[in-house]
Amino acid sequence: MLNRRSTEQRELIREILQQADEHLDADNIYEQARQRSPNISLSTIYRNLQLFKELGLVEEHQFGSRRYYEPAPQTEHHHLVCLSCGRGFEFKCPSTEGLKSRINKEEGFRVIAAEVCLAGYCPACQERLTATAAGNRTIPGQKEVK
Amino acid sequence: MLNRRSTEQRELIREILQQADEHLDADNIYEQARQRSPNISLSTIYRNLQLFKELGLVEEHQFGSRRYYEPAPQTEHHHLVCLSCGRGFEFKCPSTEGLKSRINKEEGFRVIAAEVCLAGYCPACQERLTATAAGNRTIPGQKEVK
DNA sequence: ATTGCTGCAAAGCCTTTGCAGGCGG
DNA sequence: CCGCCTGCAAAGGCTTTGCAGCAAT
Repeated sequence: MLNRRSTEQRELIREILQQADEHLDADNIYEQARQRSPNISLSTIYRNLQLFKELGLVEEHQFGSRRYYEPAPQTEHHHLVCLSCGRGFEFKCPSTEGLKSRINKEEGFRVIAAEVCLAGYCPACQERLTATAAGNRTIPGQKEVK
Repeated sequence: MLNRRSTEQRELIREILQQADEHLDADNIYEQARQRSPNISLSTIYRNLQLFKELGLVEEHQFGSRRYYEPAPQTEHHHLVCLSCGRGFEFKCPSTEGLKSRINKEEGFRVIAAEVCLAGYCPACQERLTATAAGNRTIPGQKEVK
């Protein structure tokens, strides 16, 4: 049957996710993991993310065309994505519960999960963009956001 | 420079999008288009969707791992996705404006776009699932949703 | 006659899968 | 020892791109 094992790689991935202060995609995790375990493979990352997801330890979110992972949160929260630097932020949205029950009543739709995703510009990028009003540049070392 | 031309294929794609009563992905559009223009190619679909998007005529939404397209709506609305049959529905969410300005104030984040996506079960699927409590089946002819 | 558009095929991403060997329990 | 896990490489979806010919203006 399914007896999960504790391996170096598995614990490493879990640790990276726990300590992350931003949302990570599979490749971010891979890069961090190789620094401590150079032979780890990307498929191991994917397989363990998949496993953690099934166990409910990790949540997967898709913004645009990228998938991000984060440890399953204690409190419900939602996401802000910066259109310039691509970083993800979190915020709480107390009105979501009300929304769910309203949809339930008005549409007959039984709502299981609510995802509120806002896109805009984070404080740092607003500053940077207004300072250098030339626009259209990307932060070095950051994946470009189309 | 960029002088857009009107071609049979381009008009066809636009027409399909206008008349759709559900959200379509690139392949849905392709299938519908081939019925009227059998030689049309999938890359033409993608290139025109890309173009329409840039012109603001069409909106692209990503639910899970799939991308859906719809004509740019007059009124802001949000999306319900059925976890069983995969169909997308729309609803209005008047509280979104309030949410935007709250985030603006509290987080200093300048919000450009708000996407609220709810997942659950549509009325038809609720009925079908409770009737045949065996669960875990897919509607024939529907793409399977993992 | 330009030059944007199309179809085809090939390449690109990201993610998943098959396989043989290795390691945890 | 058993069998779950790993690394590697290959395969899979979906989307994008290069190219030569075609067609709209």
